[in-house]
Amino acid sequence: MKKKLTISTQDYLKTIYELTESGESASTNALAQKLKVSAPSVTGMIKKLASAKPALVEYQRHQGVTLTREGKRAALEVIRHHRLLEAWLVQTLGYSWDEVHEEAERLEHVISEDFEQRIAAAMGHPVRDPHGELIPTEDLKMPADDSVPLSALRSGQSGVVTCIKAAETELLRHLEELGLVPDAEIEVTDYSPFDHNLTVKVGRKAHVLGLSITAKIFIEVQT
Amino acid sequence: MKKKLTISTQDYLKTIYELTESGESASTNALAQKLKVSAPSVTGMIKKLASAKPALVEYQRHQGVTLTREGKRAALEVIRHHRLLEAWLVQTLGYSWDEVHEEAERLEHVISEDFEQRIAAAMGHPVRDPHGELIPTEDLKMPADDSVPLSALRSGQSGVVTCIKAAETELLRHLEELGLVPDAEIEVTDYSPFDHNLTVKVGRKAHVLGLSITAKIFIEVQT
DNA sequence: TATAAAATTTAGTCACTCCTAAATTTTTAT
DNA sequence: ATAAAAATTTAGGAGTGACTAAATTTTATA
Repeated sequence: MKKKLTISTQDYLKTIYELTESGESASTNALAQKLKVSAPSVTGMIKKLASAKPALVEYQRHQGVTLTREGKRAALEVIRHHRLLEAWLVQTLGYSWDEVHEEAERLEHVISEDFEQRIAAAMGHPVRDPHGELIPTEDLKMPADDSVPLSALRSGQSGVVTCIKAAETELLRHLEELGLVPDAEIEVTDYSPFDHNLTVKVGRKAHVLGLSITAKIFIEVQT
Repeated sequence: MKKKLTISTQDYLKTIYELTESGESASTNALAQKLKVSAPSVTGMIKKLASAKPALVEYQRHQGVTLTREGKRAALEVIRHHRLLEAWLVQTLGYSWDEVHEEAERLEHVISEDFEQRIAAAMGHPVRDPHGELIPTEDLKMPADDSVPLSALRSGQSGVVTCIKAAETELLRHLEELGLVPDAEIEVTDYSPFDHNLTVKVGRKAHVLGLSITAKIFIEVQT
């Protein structure tokens, strides 16, 4: 039943999962863009995934795909590998959070379950990776999370940064300089309804942040 | 000039290097056996390697192949990755020397130069891997080695184990129990010319070892 | 040296994954 | 409602790397 999935297949499943989770539909085009592959290639692969022995995706022409239970498990496995690797590379080899992505992207497909368990144990079974992304559990369930995007907060609300959903090195470095990293305590002191800018206090300093940034920072709101 | 070689190509080059180094000729059949691939597949791949932009091997029908300078560099790069990884997995994740091979076999093809340098530095640039195999230097030269197989020693000779050239889990565990691991001091106390058995003193105990074992244990002879 | 055995190569396929160009379907805007 | 735009799929291929069966070349043996 458990088949060895190719690297390509793993990448497709992971991307479908990520698109779906973030609310977008896993359309041919969206997948093509994320995977840096042509749209026809996506159609072809999707058909293969849909007609695999245990189907990995559900598919209807001209509509997006969704993962089957099997597909979701496989996706979570890859995501668990990726996030554990990011955490581990940062902790043991001194990578910075903006450098680990690429390396983890390649390693995630080739590590054994044994390796996975060893690094998880070595780190004390972490719940989040360096970006604050939740790490799927060993039995491949994604932990619940009640964080909301910073962009949803308004004046007076405060909380703790849980996660930065961004991959661009430049942005990550910028946020690090501002102190906007996981576990940072923040407070929104002002909201501009016209441009959706938020004034956010981090430590002693306040910063005015645009929607393109605040939408990527997730907060556990203080109750 | 520097092209990204496929995993398969890397495996071929590494295997050709290893066969050549150990004195055997890198024949189609030998490669097929080592790589667990059919002989025709080897012929096909060899042709591709020989006609690559910078040729990686030299080839003449019905004779073995040899690596070009380019091919050798690529092979040493993979071998460096492999051996550094083995050392690192043992040191940081508690793998035992009979468990690391497979994992390193998969990782060696996907780690970056950055990763390679980080683990090399983290371990203080080790010269040998857990089996005692020499690790190619950063500029891809294989260090010189004057070890000889234990099977070449005779009564009265003694030295230090440098390397165990074996991959089978069972054998490695057995040798570990006997104390026959890198850096162990040994002394040959008897030689049987008929079956080539050697009596070898390791610590307080003496063991009688057959040629199939003594040929795989390498010794730096005491002068 | 003939000839059987072993090694190697040719021939013909296949699975995977990607591509471009062209056709088709769906959506959007007039 | 319909035409233009956007999204998606079909068609036809290509590169990599592996396989089997059959042919050929080399090597070893009688």
